Amino acid sequence: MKRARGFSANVANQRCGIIPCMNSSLLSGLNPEQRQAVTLPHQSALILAGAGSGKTRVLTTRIAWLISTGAVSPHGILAVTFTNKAAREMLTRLTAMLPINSRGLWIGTFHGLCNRMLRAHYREANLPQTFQILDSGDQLSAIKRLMKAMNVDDEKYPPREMQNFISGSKEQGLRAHEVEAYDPYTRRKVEVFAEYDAQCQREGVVDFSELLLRSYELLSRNAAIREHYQERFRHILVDEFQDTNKLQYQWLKLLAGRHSALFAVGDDDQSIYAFRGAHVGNMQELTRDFHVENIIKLEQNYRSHGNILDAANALISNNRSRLGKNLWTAENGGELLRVYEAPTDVEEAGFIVSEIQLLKSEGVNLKEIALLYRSNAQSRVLEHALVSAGLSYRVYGGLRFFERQEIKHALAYLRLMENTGDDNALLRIINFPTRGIGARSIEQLQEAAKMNSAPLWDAAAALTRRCEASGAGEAASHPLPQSAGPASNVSRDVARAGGKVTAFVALIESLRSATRELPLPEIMDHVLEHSGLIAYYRNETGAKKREAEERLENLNELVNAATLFVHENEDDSLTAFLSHASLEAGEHQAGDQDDALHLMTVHAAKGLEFHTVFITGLEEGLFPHQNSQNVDGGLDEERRLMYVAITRARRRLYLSFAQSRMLHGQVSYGMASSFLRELPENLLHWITPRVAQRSAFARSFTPQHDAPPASPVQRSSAPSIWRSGQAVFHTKFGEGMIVNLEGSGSDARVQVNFRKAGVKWLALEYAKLTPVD
DNA sequence: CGCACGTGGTTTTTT
DNA sequence: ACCACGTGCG
Repeated sequence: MKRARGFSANVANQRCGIIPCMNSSLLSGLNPEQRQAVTLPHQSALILAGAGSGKTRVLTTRIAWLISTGAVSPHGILAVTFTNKAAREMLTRLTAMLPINSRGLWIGTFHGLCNRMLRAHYREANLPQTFQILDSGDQLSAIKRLMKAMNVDDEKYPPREMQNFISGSKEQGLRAHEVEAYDPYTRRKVEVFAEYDAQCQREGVVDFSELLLRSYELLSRNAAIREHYQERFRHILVDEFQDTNKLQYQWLKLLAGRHSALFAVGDDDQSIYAFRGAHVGNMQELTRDFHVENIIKLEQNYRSHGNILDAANALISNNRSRLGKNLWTAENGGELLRVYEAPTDVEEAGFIVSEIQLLKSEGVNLKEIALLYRSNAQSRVLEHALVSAGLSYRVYGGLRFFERQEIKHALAYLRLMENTGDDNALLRIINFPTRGIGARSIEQLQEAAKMNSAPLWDAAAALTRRCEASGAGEAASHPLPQSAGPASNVSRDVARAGGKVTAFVALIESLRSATRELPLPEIMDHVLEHSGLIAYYRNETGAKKREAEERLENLNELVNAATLFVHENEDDSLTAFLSHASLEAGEHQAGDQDDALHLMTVHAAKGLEFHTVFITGLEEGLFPHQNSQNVDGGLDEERRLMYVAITRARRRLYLSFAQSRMLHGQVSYGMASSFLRELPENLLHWITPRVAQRSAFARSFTPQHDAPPASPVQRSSAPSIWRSGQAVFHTKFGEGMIVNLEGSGSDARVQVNFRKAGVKWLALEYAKLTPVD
């Protein structure tokens, strides 16, 4: 056996007998560039990793290599990703390569790692030990509540916009007082921003961007802590570096000390998140700031056939200011890209369904097929067609487990038990399930709390004490004379509401004391039962019965999640679980089918791959999206999005568009996407006749009813019966469905998928074909 | 308190 | 067309 050469292997050899062998096997199968990246000496590097070039493999192998050669201990590694999924993937692959204990390894998302750091130094970060994390929804309700208290006009200042302003500023690394505000409008927003931060601080909560900013400030202000981490993390590795925002990059720079090497992996061509603050410029800045001498390019693609890659390369070459990269593959060209022009969105969906049925009959698994679209609304018409055809599918996106109403309610009980300063949590549950505490009582609590600048909980508890002292029953037992006046009415109201509030305070107190010593799943169980949540959903009848049953199932699932969490995590405290719930909102949807089609936005498809991909709705205004036209660099980002979409396909790629589609409740007519024109013609196979192609490009707005698509097959007799999806009968082959049309006049041919005889091309002029209803 | 009805918005999204 | 949110009534 060839020995791994030199010193490093010997060092490893002394530490662990099996490692030299592992070491060489680590590198086997890597191409020269991958190997160069993996075995880079201790220096900062930028790895420009194209789609499907083995990016994750390089990243994980680099870590394994560093550890196995003894260059660094697991303790000295910091590896950062954007999603929990990516972090899990990295950890799984790494532990498969190296028998190491993952404890002490800092592999996680930016937010997860910042959380970890802030927990460890909560005092220095000026946070309570049990600080909780607001997800975007929590943040929005906190902002709405604050704006109400500050009397901010929510028409002039939409809360959503305010939220973007606050998060956006923090992601630039800016506190309220650092934001430039030259006009009264912005100054007001800055005021709200400042107040919002104060409110969060009072309530002991942090939002997502605060996790990062607070961690950044901790490091920049506290030299001892900063030096500790700089000394510790000899190797910092970043995944999807093109997606980092300014604050994340600053954070990385602060963590990287004199002895640290930053290993950044990214692809500027796949930067599709500028709209949420991602700053591709970080790649250029990195090469300057960290004196990166040569950028390693991973350009060999292991995913797609040649024609698909050529199309992707051609498209992306239209973007200016790229770092420059050209994907190639050892595979052959493979199939041409199939382009389909449909008269309507419904027919586009029909075509897709018939193609899928064809693929299925050829043995392609449904889960190997993806239907991609630019915006979520487009899934509806596709879903409709799939349901009709009885094809199982799974839509990605939408509500996730920990974001569900019933789960948020349950967690709010736990949050309030843990931290009575959490007004968000209190407001969510003080009257859910309903316990007679209405808007009026809550207002009174808020007034009292504001007066003492105390949390709502304290006001509620004080009310409880007052009721006990003065006797809550007094006002109720003495019927008040009519002349008693408003003051007495108020005190009566307070007393009556006080009773209810008292009961609520007592409930929380009793939940707390009853669960003090219990393990997490039992705490959960107890709280679900005694909060009245379970009873509430159980009592639901009528139209909401089904929904309530599902919610009960989810609550049950929450107990399971807690059990799992306890098994998988060292720190199984309630605080840790609540952080987990905020940072990892869980799966989008339960009950995934074994073999189901994947429906998702192009954004959601990043990082995934499929045998066959349908890119749908390729119309000017939809993809590229209309709104991108007004944004600087908007079209380039749309093109990168298209590039991502194309490079998801391994073997077959469909590009489809419709002449008309239902949009915002209205039929709108569009042109073929300009991106189609950017693809080399010799790579495309137009399934619709070429005449139709030209007309699609030339036509601006042509309502289809007065000018049917110039398909030669259809030109002879207005609206032709021969179209995709049409069921037909053939005297010899039996029943089938038209899946393709081609040629014109006497050359016109149709492709039919026959139920028994399989797929055949038939010349319309000769074939004895009859349409079937 | 809870439901009915009206209104406005509608690219992409992780943490 | 559809959904989420807010207001007003019973």
